[in-house]
Amino acid sequence: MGANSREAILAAAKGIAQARGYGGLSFRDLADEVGIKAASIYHHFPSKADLAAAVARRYWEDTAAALEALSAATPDPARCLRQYPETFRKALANDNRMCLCSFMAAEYDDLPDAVKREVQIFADVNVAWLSRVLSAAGVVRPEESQQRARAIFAAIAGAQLVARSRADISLYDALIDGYRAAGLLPA
Amino acid sequence: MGANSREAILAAAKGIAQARGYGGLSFRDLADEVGIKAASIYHHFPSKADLAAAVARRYWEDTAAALEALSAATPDPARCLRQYPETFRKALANDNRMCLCSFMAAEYDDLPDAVKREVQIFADVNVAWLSRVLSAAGVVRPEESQQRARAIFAAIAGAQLVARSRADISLYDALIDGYRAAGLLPA
DNA sequence: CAATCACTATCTAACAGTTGGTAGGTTTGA
DNA sequence: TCAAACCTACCAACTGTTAGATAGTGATTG
Repeated sequence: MGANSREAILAAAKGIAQARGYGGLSFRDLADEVGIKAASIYHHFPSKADLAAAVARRYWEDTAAALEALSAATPDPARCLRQYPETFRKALANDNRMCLCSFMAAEYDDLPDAVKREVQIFADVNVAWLSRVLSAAGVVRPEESQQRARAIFAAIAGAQLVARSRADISLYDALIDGYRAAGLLPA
Repeated sequence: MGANSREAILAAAKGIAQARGYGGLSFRDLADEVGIKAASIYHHFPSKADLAAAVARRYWEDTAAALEALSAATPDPARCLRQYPETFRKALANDNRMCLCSFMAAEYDDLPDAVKREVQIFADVNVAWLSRVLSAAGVVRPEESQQRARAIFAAIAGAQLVARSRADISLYDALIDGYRAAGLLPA
């Protein structure tokens, strides 16, 4: 159970943090879920801050890979944009969880610096991808694509947060539709 | 220090919860800030759940009053809409805090039911006000005002969250501008 | 081949500090 | 004098973290 344990810890920690945040991530609960003892986690990660930073880094790495895969598989940028909200929808579909980095954004004050950094990179990754695709789709002029990308990213994070607070994924869908109707997202 | 203590506890708890959330709200820290002992809080609130519910209720009551005051003082609904993002901006200006109910929306899983209810009412209050003002301003057709109101509320909550994660209030302003440029908010 | 060695992964047991909450005594002010 | 307001002192549960013991594995060596 060498590298497997490390991966299992990362995966379980991600799931817990998406539901309870950094503060709600306890070593005992995490260890229980993995099937080991809390002290064993320290063999793989030197501290909670390091573990959380590793989880957040893996989170944006996976997101970056998924977005690249999406634009690779879907040459039409307009269809890429249609698909984008699905990424955030999946978290809600998974037991009303939310984006790890949105949760940690709320916990900003209590976050170790190393974790803050990874959380911010997640936003950068999303905005960069959106900006590129928006530009390619001709939705906005190139000099406006960054502003629009940031607006879309923030709005979708907000939609997920509001839908979570009612445990209602159909509200998320309605909010995304609302963004399309208002012109924030291409119809 | 009769009703004053109760008010002081509510005010301090609001400030702490806007920075650290429900989970980060500790009776010792709260009591320190008020200038009493932790056990004394139980003379005013029977439990943490009751205290948090009272804080959240007071939060949406104050918000409802402030929004009513805004529409009363500003007959032009278009100017009301211009002013609306300012409510959320103030939290960021106050030591990078965020909306209490946005934070608690993230903490949904660990929230007592009584608190969940108040958090949802906060959203209802905002959406109802926005819907009314949007309709009056003629920004959207009356049958679309609810959808647009929800979209605006969620998007602004998201903008606040993202800006907080970078401790950058100018990012909030830029995001609101982005919403205007995209047509989500009236220019 | 057998014995030793080092290493990785895990464990038990405990630490000091924090948490929400309780019991019961003391102060304070009308 | 009486009750509201606040206190001290404690409780059990939980937190991240550490020390040190115990297996199992694979390579090195006599």
